[in-house]
Amino acid sequence: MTERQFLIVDDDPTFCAVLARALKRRHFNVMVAHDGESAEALVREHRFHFATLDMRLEGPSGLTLIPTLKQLQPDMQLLVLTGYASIATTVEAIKLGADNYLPKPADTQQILAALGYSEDTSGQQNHSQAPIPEQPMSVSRLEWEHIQKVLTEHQGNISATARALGMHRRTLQRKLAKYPVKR
Amino acid sequence: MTERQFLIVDDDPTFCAVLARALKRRHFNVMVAHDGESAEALVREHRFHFATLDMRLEGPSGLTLIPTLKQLQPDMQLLVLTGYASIATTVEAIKLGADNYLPKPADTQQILAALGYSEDTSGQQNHSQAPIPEQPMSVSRLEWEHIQKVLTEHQGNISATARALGMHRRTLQRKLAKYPVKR
DNA sequence: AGTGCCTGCGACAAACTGCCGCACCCGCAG
DNA sequence: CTGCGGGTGCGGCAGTTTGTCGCAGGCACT
Repeated sequence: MTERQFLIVDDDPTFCAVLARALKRRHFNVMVAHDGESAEALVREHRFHFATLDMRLEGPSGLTLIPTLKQLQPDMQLLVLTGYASIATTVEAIKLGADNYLPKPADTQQILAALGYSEDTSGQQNHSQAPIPEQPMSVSRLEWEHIQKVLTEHQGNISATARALGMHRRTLQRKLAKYPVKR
Repeated sequence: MTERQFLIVDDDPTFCAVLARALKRRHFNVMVAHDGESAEALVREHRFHFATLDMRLEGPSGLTLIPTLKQLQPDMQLLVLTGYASIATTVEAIKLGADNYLPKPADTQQILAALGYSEDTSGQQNHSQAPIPEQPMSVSRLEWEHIQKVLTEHQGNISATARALGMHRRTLQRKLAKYPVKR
């Protein structure tokens, strides 16, 4: 039952912090790596049961790390996480040994579920009392998260963000005006 | 060099006809199955080197056919093809043994390439190469992925999915009905 | 002054949503 | 067999939200 060593490999400090906190609250032992090298180093030194890997690390695509990590610890559940998801990379990732793949605006629930860590998700029985609610994350919430992320990625440039999102600038404006900030 | 036995499993006669013709012109030996049962029967009787499988067959999801086919002929290259592509189903398909996965509006070139059959002239070194990241993923695409994920999580139950998503059932229906077409 | 890019915002038709209703198909307890 | 609960399509309608245009103004740079 001590199987709670969790590794987060992501170059976005905010994301890491948020996820790490959420996991710790769930009694996981979390370690973080911001790039491929340190990730590999950590995996060589410690044992992990779960890991999330972002595909967009500075150096080589996170994709190349998959075989390495998986080889070092075959029984570790490896989840590839990315904001730049695509069918093609999904196929690649799974073939390379990833256990699952999620497009990025994903909450802790989904991440754990994708890692096969059931505490009340999809699985079945297990009731006792789920301290963690659990619901798929509404479409609008997801949209909001995503927009915020892309927005900051473009330093708050609305036009650029709208373009990147394939959404009309006016629409983005309206959306942003709607829910000011927060939430 | 006689490795040109090709199986097409798809319930859309038009699609089958078009693809079959294109393949025959390239000197492939093509056979077609419109449903899971006949597909399985064919695979039991003949040897195939390539196969495309549509995920939306009448009976059980084409997904369930993957292990069966792959087991009967492990060295056959199996390509899953669908108009309702999503990350979630991609992960499923690959894990079940498919060799590749393509969203449906795909031409013969792409199909052959995905099956690892290279013939053309153009630059190549296609496989085993990082697929290349890309753009942020549009909001609508993200929404689509999310919906698909939740939908599969609920075994395709539309009402349940709509409930889980906090979205009106009618709206979900309409979205599902429309997306595959355009995008 | 001239460009190019960004930002708000008004206006209006087109598209989408929430909501209601109806028809119809199971599976299961009565 | 009948009723009930739950699921699936789909038509329709009023109310919202988009997609588009257009315009004015702000900056930075040449």
